[in-house]
Amino acid sequence: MPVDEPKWRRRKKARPGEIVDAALEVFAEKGFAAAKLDDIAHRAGISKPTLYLYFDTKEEIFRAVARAAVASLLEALVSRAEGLDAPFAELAPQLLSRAAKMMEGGRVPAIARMVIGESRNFPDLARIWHDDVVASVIGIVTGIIARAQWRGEVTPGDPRLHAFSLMGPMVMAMLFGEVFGGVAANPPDLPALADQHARTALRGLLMPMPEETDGWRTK
Amino acid sequence: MPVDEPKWRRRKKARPGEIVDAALEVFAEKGFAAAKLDDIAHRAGISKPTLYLYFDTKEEIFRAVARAAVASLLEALVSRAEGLDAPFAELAPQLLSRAAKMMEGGRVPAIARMVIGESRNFPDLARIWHDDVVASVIGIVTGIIARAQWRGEVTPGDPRLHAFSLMGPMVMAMLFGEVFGGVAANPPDLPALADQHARTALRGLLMPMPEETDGWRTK
Amino acid sequence: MPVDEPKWRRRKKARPGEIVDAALEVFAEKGFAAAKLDDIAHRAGISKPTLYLYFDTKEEIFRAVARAAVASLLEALVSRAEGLDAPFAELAPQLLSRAAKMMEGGRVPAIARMVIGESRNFPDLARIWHDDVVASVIGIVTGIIARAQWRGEVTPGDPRLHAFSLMGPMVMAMLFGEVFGGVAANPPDLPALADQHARTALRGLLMPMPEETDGWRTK
Amino acid sequence: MPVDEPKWRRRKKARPGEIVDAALEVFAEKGFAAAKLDDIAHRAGISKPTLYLYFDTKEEIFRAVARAAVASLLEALVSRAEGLDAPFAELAPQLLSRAAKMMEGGRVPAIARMVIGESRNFPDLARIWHDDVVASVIGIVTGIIARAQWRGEVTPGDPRLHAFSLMGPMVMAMLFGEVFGGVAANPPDLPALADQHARTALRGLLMPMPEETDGWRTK
DNA sequence: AATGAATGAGAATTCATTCAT
DNA sequence: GATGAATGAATTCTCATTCAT
Repeated sequence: MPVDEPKWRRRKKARPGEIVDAALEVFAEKGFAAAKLDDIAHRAGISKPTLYLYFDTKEEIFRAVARAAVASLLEALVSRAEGLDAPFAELAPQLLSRAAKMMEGGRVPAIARMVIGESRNFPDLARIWHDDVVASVIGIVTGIIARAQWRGEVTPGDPRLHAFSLMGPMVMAMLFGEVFGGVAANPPDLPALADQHARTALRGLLMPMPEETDGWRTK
Repeated sequence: MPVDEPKWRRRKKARPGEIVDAALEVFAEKGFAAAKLDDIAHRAGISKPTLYLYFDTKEEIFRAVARAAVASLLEALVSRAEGLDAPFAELAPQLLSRAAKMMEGGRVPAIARMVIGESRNFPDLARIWHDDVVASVIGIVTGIIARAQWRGEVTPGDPRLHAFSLMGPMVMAMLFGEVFGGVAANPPDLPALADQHARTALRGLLMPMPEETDGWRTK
Repeated sequence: MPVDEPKWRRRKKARPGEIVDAALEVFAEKGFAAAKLDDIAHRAGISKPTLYLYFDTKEEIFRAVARAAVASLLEALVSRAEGLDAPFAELAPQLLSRAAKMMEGGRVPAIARMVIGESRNFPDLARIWHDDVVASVIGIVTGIIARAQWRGEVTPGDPRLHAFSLMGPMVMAMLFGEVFGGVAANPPDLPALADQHARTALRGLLMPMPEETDGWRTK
Repeated sequence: MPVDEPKWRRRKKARPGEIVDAALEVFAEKGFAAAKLDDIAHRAGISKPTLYLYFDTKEEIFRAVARAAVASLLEALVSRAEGLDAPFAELAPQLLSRAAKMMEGGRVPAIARMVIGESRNFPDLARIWHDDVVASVIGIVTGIIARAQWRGEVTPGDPRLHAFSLMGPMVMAMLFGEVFGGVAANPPDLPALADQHARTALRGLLMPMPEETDGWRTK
C-alpha cells in the first residue's frame, strides 16, 4: 500500500465545502423537503453515507448551506462598505449598479428564493438571514440615507422607508427574474433598471433647493 | 349546537372550497413537499381519503390552491382597475395605498411566498401566475405610466422600469414582513411606506414644472 | 308519492342475479383481488352501497358468483346426461362435440380461468367446484367408459385415466384459447379438434377385434 | 453457525435470485394482486424497502418472476429436444413420461396456474409465455408429428390438433392436481396417465399396419 | 476515510365498507 | 330500497439514516 495517497486524501479538507456547494444547488433548485441527499451526494461526487461523515442530518447540511450563503454574501457586501460618506448623489447610483451586478447571474437570486421559500420551516435561519444579511444591508443603506439627510442632501422622512424606496425595485426585479425568468417574455434588465431607477430615485430623494441653484450637485 | 345543521352531508358543494382554504394554509406554511395531506384533511375537518373524493392527487390540490389564489387576487385587483386615466399625481398614491391594504394581513403575502418558493417545482403554475397576475398587474401600471408620459406628466424612460420603481418598494416590504416578520424587531409599516414612497416616487417621476427650478436634477 | 313504483321496485327480485352477472364479468376479467366493487356496481347499474343490500362482503359476492357459475354449468351439463348407454363409438364424438360447443364463446373458459386462478385463495370454492362440477363430469365420463369396457367396447385400463385421454385435449385447447387467444396467431379450433380427436381417441380406445370383423362398429 | 459466513453483505449478486424465488412462491400462491410485498420480503429474508434496491415496482418483480420461470422451463425443455427423429412409437412414450416428470411436484404446475390466472392482467407476459414456452413446445411436438406423418408412421390429420390430442391429457391432469389436489380424493397419477395415455394415443395415432385388420376403425 | 447494502419511519393513495338521509 | 358522502385499514413506495466492511 503506498504511503501517501495524494489523490483523494488531500481533499479531506475541501470536502465540506464541496458538499455545501453541491447542496446549495440542490436546495436552491428544489427547496429543502424536495431535495434528495442522493442528489446532493451525486453532485458532490461522493456517496450518500459519506455525507454523514461531515454532517449529522439533512437539516444540518441545509443550515450549513444557508450559513455559507450568508458568509459569501457578506463577503461580497463588505467590499462595498467603503466610501459610504461620499455625496448621496454619487453613492446611490453606485449602490444600485453594484446591486444589479450582485443580483445578476450568480447564486444570489436562487439563494433569495430559497430563503423566502423555507423561512417558515426554519425560523432560526430566517433570524440568521435577517440579522446577518438583510437587516445589515438595510441598516447600512438606512445609515447612508440618514447621514445624507443630516447633511441636508436627502429629503426628510423615515430613512429606513427611504431605503426601501431605493432598493425595493432592484429586489422586486431580481425576484421577478428568478421566479418568472423561464416563462416571462421579457424579464427586467437589472443594470438598465439600476440606471433608470437611480435617476428617478435621486430626483425623488434629493432635497429640492429652489433658492440655491445647485449647491450640492455632483456636476 | 343548532338543531337544523346537517352536520356533514350535502357538503359536496362546499367541500372543495373548504379543502382549498385549508390547503392554502398548509401549503403557504410548509411548501408543497413538506405539506402533509393528513394536516390538510385535519384542518378541513375531514379525513384524508375524503380529499380524494374531490382531488386526484396532492399536486392537483396544490394546483387548485394556486389557481384559486390567482382568482381571488384577480377579483381583488379588478375593482382597482377603474379611473386609470386620472392625473398620475392622484393615481399613484391611490395605487400604492391600495397595494398596501392588499398586502397587509390577508393571504397575499403568504401566497406570494408560496409562489416564489415553489416556482421551480411547478413551472406551469409559475406561468399561470406570471400571465394572469404578475404580468397583468405590471402591465396595468406600465400602461398608466406610459399614458401619463404621453400626457407629459411623467418623465421619459422605459415605463416598465418606472413601474418597478413604483411598486418594487411595496413588494420588497411585503416580502420582508412575510419572511422576517417573526424575527425582525420592526417590520416595515406598509401604509406608512406607501405614503412616504408615494411622495418620493412622485417627485422622482413627475415632469418638473416649467416654473420650478430643476436644481435637484442630477444632470 | 305514487303508490306503486313499478319501474325499479319490481327489480328487487332480479337484482341479486344481475349483480352476480355483472360480478362474474368483472371477477373473470380481473380475478378476485383486482376486481373493484365500484366496477361491479357500475356494470350492474347500481351504486356501490346497494351491493351491500344483497351481499355482506366482496367475498360473499365472489362466492355467489362461483356458485352461480357452478349452477349454470350443471344445468348445461344435465341435459347431456341422457343416453349414456349408447355405443361408445357413438357417444364419444357426441360428447366431444358438445364439449366444444360449451367451451366456445360463452362464459365457460373465463369461469375456468377464474376458478384456476383463485383456487388457492378460496379452497372451499375449489372444493365446491371439484365436487359439483369437475369430479362430477369426470365421474360421468369415467362411468361411460367403464360401462363400455364392461361391454367389451373399450380397451382395458383405468377408466378415469381414459377419461383424461378423452377430455384433456379439449380442456387444454379451451384454456389455450382463453389464455393466449389475444396473442396467439392461431388459437385451436375447438370443433375441429373435437372432430379429429374423436376419431383419434376412438381408434386408441376402442377394443381391437381381429376375429370379429365389425361387431360393434357403428357403420 | 459457521464463522466465515459474511451473514449479509455482498449478497448483491445473489439477492435478485432469492427475491425472485420468494416472489414466485407468493405470486403462485396468491396471484399478483393479493400478493403482499411484505410477504415476499419476509420470505426472502429481507426488509420491504430492500426489494426496491433490486426492483422498481411490484409489477417489475412479477415480470421478473414470470421471465425467470420462462427461463427455467426453457432450460428444462431444451435437454428434451434431442433425438426428435426416432420412430414416433418410441418418441411419444418418452415425451409423455418426461412431461409427467416435469409436471410433478416442482414449480411447473404452480407457474402454470399463475400464468393462467394473471394472463388477462398482464397481456405482455401472456405473449412472452405463449411465444417462448407454449407455442414453442406445441411447435416442437407438432413438428415431430408432422415428420412422423411424412414417414408414414402417423395417420393423416392436422398435426397441431394431434399435438393437443397427445399433450392435452397431461396438461389437464396437471392442472387438476394443482387446482384440486388439496380437495380431491384421488388426483390423477401423472406417470400412470403418461403410461396409459401413451399406449392409447399410439393406438390412435399410429398408421395401421397392412397385415392388421382395421376392424377398430370407426369408418 | 469511504461506501455498498440495508432498513425504520412515514407519505400518498386505494378500496371495501358504513353512515345519514 | 337506494345512494352520495365519508372513512379505517391497508398497501405500495420513498428517503434519511445506519451498519458492517
